[in-house]
Amino acid sequence: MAVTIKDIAAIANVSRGTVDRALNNRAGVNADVAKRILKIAADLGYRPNKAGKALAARKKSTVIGVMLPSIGNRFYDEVIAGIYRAQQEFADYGLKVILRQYKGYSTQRQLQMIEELEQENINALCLVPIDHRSIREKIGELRERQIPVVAINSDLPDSDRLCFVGNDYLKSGRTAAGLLGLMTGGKANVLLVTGSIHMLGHNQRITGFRQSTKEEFPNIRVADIVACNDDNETAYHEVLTSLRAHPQVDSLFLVAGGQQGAAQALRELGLEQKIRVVCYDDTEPNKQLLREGVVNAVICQEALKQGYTPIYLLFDYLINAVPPSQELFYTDIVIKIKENI
Amino acid sequence: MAVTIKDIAAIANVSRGTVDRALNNRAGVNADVAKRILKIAADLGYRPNKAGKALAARKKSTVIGVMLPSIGNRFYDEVIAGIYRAQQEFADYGLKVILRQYKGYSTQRQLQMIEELEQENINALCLVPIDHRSIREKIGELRERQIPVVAINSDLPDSDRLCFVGNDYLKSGRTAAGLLGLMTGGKANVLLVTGSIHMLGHNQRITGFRQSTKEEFPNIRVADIVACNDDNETAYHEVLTSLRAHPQVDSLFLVAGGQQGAAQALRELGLEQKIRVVCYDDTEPNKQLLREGVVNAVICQEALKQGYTPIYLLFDYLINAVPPSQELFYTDIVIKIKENI
DNA sequence: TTGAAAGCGTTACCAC
DNA sequence: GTGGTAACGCTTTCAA
Repeated sequence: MAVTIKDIAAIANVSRGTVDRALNNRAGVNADVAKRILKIAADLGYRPNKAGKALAARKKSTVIGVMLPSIGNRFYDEVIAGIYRAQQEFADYGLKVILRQYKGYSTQRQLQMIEELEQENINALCLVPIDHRSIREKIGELRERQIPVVAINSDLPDSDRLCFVGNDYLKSGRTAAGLLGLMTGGKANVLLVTGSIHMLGHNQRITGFRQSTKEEFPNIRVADIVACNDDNETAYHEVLTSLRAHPQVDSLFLVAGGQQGAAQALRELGLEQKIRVVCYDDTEPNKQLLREGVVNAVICQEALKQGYTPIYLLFDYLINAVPPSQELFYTDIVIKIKENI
Repeated sequence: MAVTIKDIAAIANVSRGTVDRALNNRAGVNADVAKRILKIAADLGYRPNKAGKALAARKKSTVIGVMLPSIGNRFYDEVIAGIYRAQQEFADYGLKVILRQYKGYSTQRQLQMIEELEQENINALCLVPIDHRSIREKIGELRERQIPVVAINSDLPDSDRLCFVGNDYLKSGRTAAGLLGLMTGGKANVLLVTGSIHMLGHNQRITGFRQSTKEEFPNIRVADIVACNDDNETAYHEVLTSLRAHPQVDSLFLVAGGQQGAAQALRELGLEQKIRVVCYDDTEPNKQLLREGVVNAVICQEALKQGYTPIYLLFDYLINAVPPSQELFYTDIVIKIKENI
């Protein structure tokens, strides 16, 4: 039978309340007594019981605020599904989740929304942080007020965030190179379509791609790089123009959004299913392109987990006082082709 | 605030004990009273509180028996890790797991081991069922005695098992074809190395492979099929002999075990990294072959989940009285290449 | 600084 | 057939 507070209290000859106070570093316990209790607990290998904690915690509810740049971005469909699943799973333990969705990458907007959530008395925050000093400072401020912050999808390493859940962009870039290598026998002329040269994640993918081609596939050449700002219209025009200018291109590497636009350009040039295409994220439209054979492989990043895991971690942190086991939770790099969608 | 048994008791003007009995269909409640209570609960949208249930269930512990043919099969390393994780996670809620490992596929042995677990008073059973009438009957018998059974990795569809957790062999076979198609431009001569023609899963993978090549890659031809009984020694000899007899072979499809032996044969013929190789399961040895470039792609089946999910489902079934949401829990078909191990 | 007791939601046991 | 009560492990409040 597992060790309980009651057991410890009996051995230490104190009340359960005192043991509880000591174990949770609450004020009002004689230092010597506390030390004695802690020692007994350690010796006996005491592990607090989650059900008991949950039941007691239920009296006051715990609120996690989540904000996502999900409007107009289908990638977050699955993230939200993961958040929703965690919410359901932990509702019985007194957990509440407030989800706020927005569009775009304005720092001002993000700051303002964080403050709105603070008004709602959140006990923790999940967000996709913008890489800006003011956001970093805000996270530090929240941390001081005992409001832990988890970064999703895009990390802010030198901030006070509790941890990060998302993918390793470098590795996902390398994987794209590996796939193109396999598909072309290691010899290819690639048109690289990025989202924005201001997005860290996009750049890291390109870096990973270049690392891998340099080391493993020296005959994979980048013929041209264009940016589309995750916009289909722009992607369409850029790809059309570039492919006309570079007829030797036989492969497309789509680093971020705009897949539909790129596909449209391919179709217009009669090159669909002739040019190899690798892109990211298993959104519904991308799956469709995969089925049609326009895209050959999609690299995904376990979006559902990116929603579920932060809530799970914060729950454990807030209710069970269990800190995250790691600082970085990298999701798997998942490869989807037509047959394993 | 959520509805509790207490609330229902107050409204129905009965005690909490009676409500509990009625809600859990226990004996000793007047039919009319029970009906009234059930109606109130439904109207109020009563959802039992998991933490409360767990705490109460802790008095008597719940035992799940698990038996795996894992001796000498590295695939199960991860399955066991998943079981272990679930065990830890639910230990606080009164869950115990007894794991028994064995080797081989003897029906007699499996039956005997089930009975040994029954002696331990298990409340549920997880196993990789052999496709045999006596096992089917045994599962039916357990079900009648209120001991639910979950099939892992290999299903027994027409038995009384509660549900199945594992991969879709047909789909994983199709995925192998898709990968070879991508890697060879749709034109290949394949040597197919299966485990045993008596293993349903292996045959289904081959069927899936043939379906997909027929539909999508008519120029992928199977030059030869050999069986290796999941044995490296046999695989080595069979692959060596077959490759000598069929010099036109440019691709290897390893349906089951024996990957190390096949790799050895390739090395001996100086064909490693020349012949495309697709195989299954991300065991440590297979990852090594991937890193060395001998194997180009490994198709995996979320082994960790195959351990975690059954325990999770049985926990919910036994402690929270929540039946599995589906009859078939297919794990994802996961593709690993050198870059995304 | 410490102890005693109530309470979280559910279940089991005993008495009627 | 039903009610009352104690118990699961933990936290919190009130008294001392």
